[in-house]
Amino acid sequence: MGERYLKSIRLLAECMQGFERLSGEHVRQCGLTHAQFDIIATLGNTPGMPYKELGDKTLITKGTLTGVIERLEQKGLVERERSLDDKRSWFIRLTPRGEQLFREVFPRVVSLGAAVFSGYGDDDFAALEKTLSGLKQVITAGGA
Amino acid sequence: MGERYLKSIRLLAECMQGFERLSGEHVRQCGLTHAQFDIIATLGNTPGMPYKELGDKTLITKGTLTGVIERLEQKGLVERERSLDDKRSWFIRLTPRGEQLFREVFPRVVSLGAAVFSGYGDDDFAALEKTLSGLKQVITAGGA
DNA sequence: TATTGTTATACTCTATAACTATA
DNA sequence: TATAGTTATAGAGTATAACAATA
Repeated sequence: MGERYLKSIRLLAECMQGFERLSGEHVRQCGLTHAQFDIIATLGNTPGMPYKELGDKTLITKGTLTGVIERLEQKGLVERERSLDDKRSWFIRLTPRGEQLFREVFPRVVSLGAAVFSGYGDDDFAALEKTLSGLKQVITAGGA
Repeated sequence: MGERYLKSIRLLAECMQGFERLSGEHVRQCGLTHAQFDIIATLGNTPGMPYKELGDKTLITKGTLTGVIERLEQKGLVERERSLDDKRSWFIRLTPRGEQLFREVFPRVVSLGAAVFSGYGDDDFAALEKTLSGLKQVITAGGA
């Protein structure tokens, strides 16, 4: 009785795993690892963000993040700029080439989604968004 | 217009990330890595399954799986048995100690869930299960 | 010939802790 | 003292390909 949510969690995990199975191939094809794509996707469509914030959003610890950013920098996909306010801090953003990759890869992953959701109507999306929003809220509230 | 599902995918990813953030600590505390917990959780509450099936379910490729299973075997948490039907194949199951760990760790992760979902009623669960089931169906159909 | 699982390789991620520079 | 990020270390996951045994 107290474990009904287990079914939901299992479903949630299966959905994510299914989506990763679909998208993973495209991610690898463009020469990115999972962690690297995570960074690119997080920086995409933003003006960039502080190093710290990037680590918090992607759940990558600072020691690891240094290496991941370094490899993306070597590939010319992201760039770092020292913050003026706080000289300890760095601001990370996609380079034009990084932006280009984001715009190439994301739509490819996205087109998979488009096919998957071709049968979804407005009501279906509304229901999905509503339930997931609620779920997100209780989950993140529990962590804070 | 054709990209409305992006919002749902983002929500889905955020929910999973939130849940991993909550559960990750407990997983690590019992000395398991993410991949190892994935195996334990997949084998839990089953009589075991062939090596191949385990790899398919966890998305761990065969070369990697050998190492992960090896480390779990060294810890005395899983055991392998040669299949009688097909001598190339192995059957993997939790040892009694592995079962015990599963029963200790899973409830701890589960108790987090119980707190998170304390405000959910029958209708909330029904809605969540319905939308996620539909999502799972279209995602896995697209992959097959 | 195809499939199951192992081995080998090279690289990436990971947690952790000690460290530097700035606040 | 505290925080942002780097460096060092040891272990684990990852893709890939070549390989053995079996089907």
